Amino acid sequence: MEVQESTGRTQIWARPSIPCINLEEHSIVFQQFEIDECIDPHSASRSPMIRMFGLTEGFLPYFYIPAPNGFKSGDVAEFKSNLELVLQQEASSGGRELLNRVEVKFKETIQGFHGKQKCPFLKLSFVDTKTLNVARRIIEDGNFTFKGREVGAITFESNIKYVLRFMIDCKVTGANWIELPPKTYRFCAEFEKYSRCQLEIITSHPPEGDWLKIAPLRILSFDIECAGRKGIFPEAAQDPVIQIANMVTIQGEKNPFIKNVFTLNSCSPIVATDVLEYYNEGNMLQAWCDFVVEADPDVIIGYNIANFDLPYLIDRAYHLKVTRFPYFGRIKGDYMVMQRDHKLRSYTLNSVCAHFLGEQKEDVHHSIITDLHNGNPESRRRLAIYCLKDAYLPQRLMDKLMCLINYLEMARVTGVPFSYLLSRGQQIKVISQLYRKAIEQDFVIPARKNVDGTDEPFEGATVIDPEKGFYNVPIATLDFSSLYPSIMMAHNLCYSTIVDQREIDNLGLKNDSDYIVTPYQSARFVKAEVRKGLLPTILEDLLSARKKAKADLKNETDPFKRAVLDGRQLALKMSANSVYGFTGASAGQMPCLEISASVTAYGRQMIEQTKREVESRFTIENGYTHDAQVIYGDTDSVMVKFGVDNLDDTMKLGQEAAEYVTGKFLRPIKLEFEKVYFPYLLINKKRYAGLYWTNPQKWDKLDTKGIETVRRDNCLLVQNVIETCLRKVLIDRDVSGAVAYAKKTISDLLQNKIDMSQLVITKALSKSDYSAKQPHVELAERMRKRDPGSAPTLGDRVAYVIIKGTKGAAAYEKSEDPIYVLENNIPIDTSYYLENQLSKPLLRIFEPILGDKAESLLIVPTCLGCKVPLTKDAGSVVCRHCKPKLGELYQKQLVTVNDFETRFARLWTQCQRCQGSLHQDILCSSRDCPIWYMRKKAQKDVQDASTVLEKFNCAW
DNA sequence: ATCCAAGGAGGACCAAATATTAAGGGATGA
DNA sequence: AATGATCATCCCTTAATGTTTGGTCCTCCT
Repeated sequence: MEVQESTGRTQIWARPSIPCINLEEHSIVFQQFEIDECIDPHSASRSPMIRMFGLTEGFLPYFYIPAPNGFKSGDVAEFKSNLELVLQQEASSGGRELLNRVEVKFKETIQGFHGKQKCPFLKLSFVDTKTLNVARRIIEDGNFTFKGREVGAITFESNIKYVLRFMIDCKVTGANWIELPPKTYRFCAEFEKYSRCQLEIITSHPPEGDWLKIAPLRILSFDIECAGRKGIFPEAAQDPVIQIANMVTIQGEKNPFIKNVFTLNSCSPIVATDVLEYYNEGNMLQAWCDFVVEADPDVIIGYNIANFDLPYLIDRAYHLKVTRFPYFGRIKGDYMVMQRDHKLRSYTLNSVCAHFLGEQKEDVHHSIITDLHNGNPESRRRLAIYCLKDAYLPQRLMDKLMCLINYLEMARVTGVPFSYLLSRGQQIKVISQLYRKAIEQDFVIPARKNVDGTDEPFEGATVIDPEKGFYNVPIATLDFSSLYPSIMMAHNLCYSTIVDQREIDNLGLKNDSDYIVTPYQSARFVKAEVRKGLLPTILEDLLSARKKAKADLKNETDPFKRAVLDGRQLALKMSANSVYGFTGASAGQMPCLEISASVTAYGRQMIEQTKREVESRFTIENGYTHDAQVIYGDTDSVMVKFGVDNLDDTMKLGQEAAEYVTGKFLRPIKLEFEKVYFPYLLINKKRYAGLYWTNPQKWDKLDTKGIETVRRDNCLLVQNVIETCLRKVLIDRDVSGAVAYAKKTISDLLQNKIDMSQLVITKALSKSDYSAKQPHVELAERMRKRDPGSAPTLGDRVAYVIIKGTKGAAAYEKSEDPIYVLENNIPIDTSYYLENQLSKPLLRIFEPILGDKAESLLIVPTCLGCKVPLTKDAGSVVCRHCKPKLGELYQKQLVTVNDFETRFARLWTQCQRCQGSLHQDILCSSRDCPIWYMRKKAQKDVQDASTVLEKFNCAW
């Protein structure tokens, strides 16, 4: 759906598939779903166009500059012609007017509090965005003077995208509904499916009430297969596209209503699928393009399509000279492209991710694709089925994670176009909200000139030193809800409330009653009674919306709607938190250390104060049964050991403490009692596990933080062993069972009984230029040499196992591709897995429970004959195979013991000789004497060897 | 040309610096 | 009696090996 304006008429391009379209007699109501800017391809003037509403005269790009000193309204004309002249010189536009308008507006900068004084600003409107940028540069570089004086150097609101500018000014938010009243639009002749409408009579409905609904969006999911040459990544210039599988689904419906596959060459039929055979690649691409136009999807999704499939298709079409294909290029621009990007990956939590990766593994290896294609209709059918599956998976993934709806909610909440959520970062959302609030109060926002690399990081949050250990009493957890947002609200922190000493003196402001001083370098902010900040207002809106979403969630029973509401409240929470991040992003658009560093400074104070308050109030002296102790805390939470041994009382105390501490802070800062851990295993900062209780009857879950079970850079074996051990210890309270399980696993590992899938380690290949050698980096490099087509690329996770190598070889030399290892029967370095993967995590969790005895965990009985680890057969010292040699081994051991004894005796005598008496015990413990060490070692050798010998005696 | 939320923290590895031990070779003296 | 050859021993250097430390990288926590 698009609107375009040229010569005063606004043209709306609406989709015919939208319901309630009934030509000019009726309203058109539609959900605007994509909005961007481009050059109108159909007008000779190359005017800029917004695809949702296009504007040339009705809405022009503009920015503000402070009016020069002594500027009078009569100076406008002169100013305009002067600036126009400079622009003309710069642009050589052939005389076309570039500066459309200059107006005086009374505004106030958002940066700093200056006594609510509105000052004159010049609003400069340009004919296009390119000119705007030229003008911005000239003014910011100080190259424009008016009446002999340099103008500006600083510009306002010049760095916001045209599209967003338009949406903000017209109060259009992302994915809301737009209404065109009857008889205000007409259809465009050359493209019948599009219509025209005057801008002024468009109604934008805020996403409330009825307008919360979601249009029945069409989603096209597709995947292509290319016939690459052996070992070479397919290149569009040479390698043909051989199949394109497509599915079109209506959002919310279970099954696709179109399911087809375009194949090059014949292909056997597939159930419930249209198989469209082509014998010429160009024809196929053309037909596919026509199909996309016909299907007219709102959303196109696929695995990595934005980075591979789409560019490949366009490239390929260009090389095949498919003349009508460029049309697709235009279409493509009209849709948002959802890519399977990292954001989505972070949504896919460990289990979901593993689940889907598991399915993805069935992907045909690229080297086989060409063979299947060159086979017969049957083999091509097999390929088509894989291709269809690849098209289907993203669809299911999206349904499962409900990203579409979550994103929709996010677009509506923050007011940015839908596609920004995929292609842009967090900042744009805050900017959008900031501008929307600013415009209501005649604030203007300064544009940062050039990102000066002042990358000075500021101090972050405090992490209380943990009292490590295993707690067999309930531990209560108290959290500040939305800590950073509530600090900003409580202290009215905003760009518009910062005030410096000069201004304080000027305006006669009084400390504490008019302004406050924060713990960060004495930054000062005026209080809300003087002026309420924009950021606190934005945060209040977000958090009250979240409160509402959470309340609705409580009353909602339908699982689908519940998920939507949950997605919304999460989106709102995320948005609220990113406001703080926005002020702290030193390379961002509006960093403000006074705000961000004050926020963290307050946070640090608060966590310390909370600890003090709790520990000083909940004491025996004050009538409680125990002295409470804060055993850990990170950023916005404290873990309290009240000392009582039952859940009921702990929860009551937790509740009481939360209320008590909340009373010590400004509204809306609130400390909440959230949960109790019992038992609780605190391993280190940011590493703990515990059984999670919210009611005293039944525990909710096993919660683990930062431990190997939740980390993706460990192999599954480690994850599983740790997870199982934790379950046994924390849930079943069966320590010896956990120990036995760990021992059994180690034994299995050393006997090569562990499935290799359990040993695969994955690490992200995050950059191209590593200084330190690492297993996954080196392997990726080796794989690239072996087969560039399948080697991991930047951003991929590299999977590897550690194989046996020469003694002392570094881990990065022993990493290998798991598939390669399987195919070539390469032995795994099991001792690496024991020593480098399993041992440390195991020791970490058992150490607080078993103390020094934890060490023994890793010692596994081995056969005295062949060193094979023994299973739990109690008492035995040799494996089955060595049983016949038992006597021989015993003899050998006996000799060993004797040798050691002789050696020890010799050293012993030597020491006796040294002290001059052969009849007395040796007292000497001289650390300078080499004999002493040797004697000690010999003594230990004798003991060890004797112990082994003992075992034989037992086994007999 | 366009874009970018933060810091704190643990832990695995690698690599360099250092410390220790073992081995080798030359000087010395018997 | 003086010289030379041989050998054990010492000391030093070198190589190998073990340990600490600093930095990079990944991932997770809030």
